Amino acid sequence: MTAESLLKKAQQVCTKKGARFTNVREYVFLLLANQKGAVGAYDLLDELKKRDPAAKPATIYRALDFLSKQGFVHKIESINAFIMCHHFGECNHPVQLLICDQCGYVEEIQSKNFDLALRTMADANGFTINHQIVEAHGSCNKC
Amino acid sequence: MTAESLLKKAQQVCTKKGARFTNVREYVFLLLANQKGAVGAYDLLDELKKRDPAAKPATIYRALDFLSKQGFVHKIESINAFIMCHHFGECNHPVQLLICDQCGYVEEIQSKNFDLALRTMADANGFTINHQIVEAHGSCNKC
DNA sequence: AATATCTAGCTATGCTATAATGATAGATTA
DNA sequence: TAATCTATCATTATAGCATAGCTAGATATT
Repeated sequence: MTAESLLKKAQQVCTKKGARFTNVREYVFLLLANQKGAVGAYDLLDELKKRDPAAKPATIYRALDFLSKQGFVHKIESINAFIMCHHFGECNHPVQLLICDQCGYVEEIQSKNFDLALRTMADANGFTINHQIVEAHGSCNKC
Repeated sequence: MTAESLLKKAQQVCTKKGARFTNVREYVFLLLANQKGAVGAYDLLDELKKRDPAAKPATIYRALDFLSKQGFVHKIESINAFIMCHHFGECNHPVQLLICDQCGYVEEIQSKNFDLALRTMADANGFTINHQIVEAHGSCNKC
C-alpha cells in the first residue's frame, strides 16, 4: 500500500466521520506513511521542521493524538515510538505488535482470538479492559 | 507476603546466584515492597533521598536495572512505573499485567497458555520472541 | 599483593510529553 | 452580514523519564 493510497483512504474516513484532516495532520500522516518502521515524536518533529521551521513538540503531539484517535497510527509504548497502521478502517480489534530489535521492523497483527483470550483472563480476575498493549520484542525472519 | 519476608527470599535468591544485593539495592527493594501499586522512578528517588540526600537518578535506575534482572521487579511500560513482583523465583513465565486506571491497582498474572499463544503467533510470522509486554488497562472489581 | 570486575558517585545531557495561555480560522446561527 | 461558537494551532515554559561518560572505590579472583 503506497503512502498516496493510504492518504486517500484516510481522507475518505475523515470525510465520512466529519473529522478535520488539516494540513499539519496530513503532513504528519504522510511522514509516517513513508516510514518503514516506527518513528519517535521528535524525529517526526525534525522532519516537520523542514517544511515548517516553527513547529514545536506540541504540534507533533497534537497531530499524533488526532491520528491515533482516528486509528491511523499506533503508539508503541515500549519504545516510545509511533507507527502507521496499514489496516485502519478494516478492522477494529486491539492490535498485537511484533517488534524486531535488530532492524526495527514492526509487524502488526490483529487476532480476535488473542483479544478474546486476554479479555476472558481479565474477566476471571474481575477486570474490565478498556485498552490493551501487547508488544513482543525479538528477531524477525531476516535477522 | 510482608516486605520482610520478600526481602529474605530475595536475599536467598541473590546468595544462590552470587548476585550482590548491596545497600542501595536492598533499600530500593524495600521501598517497592512497601508500595501497594506501581511507583515511578522519580518517586522512588524522592524516597531514597530521605535516607541518602545525595541520591541521583542514575542511583535509582541502576538499582531498578539490577532488581529487574533478578526478576524482583517489573517495569510497566505503558505508565513508566515499576512494581514489585510477588512471585519471583517461583515461576519464570512472562507476565501479563492488569492495570486499574482508577485506583492504580495492578494484578500480575503468569499464564503459560497466554505466553504460548503469543509465541505461536509470532512463530507463524517468522518472529522469535525475546521479551514480551502485555499490559491491559481498565477497571478492577472495586472501581 | 596484583588484577580484574562490579558498583557507586557525580555531572551533564537527551529524550518524551504536557500545561497554560492566547490567537486564528471555519462553521453556525440570528 | 454580523455575532458567536468551537476546534485548531502557536508559543512558551516546564514536567517527567532515562542514559552517557567518567572517576573512584569496593569486592572477588589469581
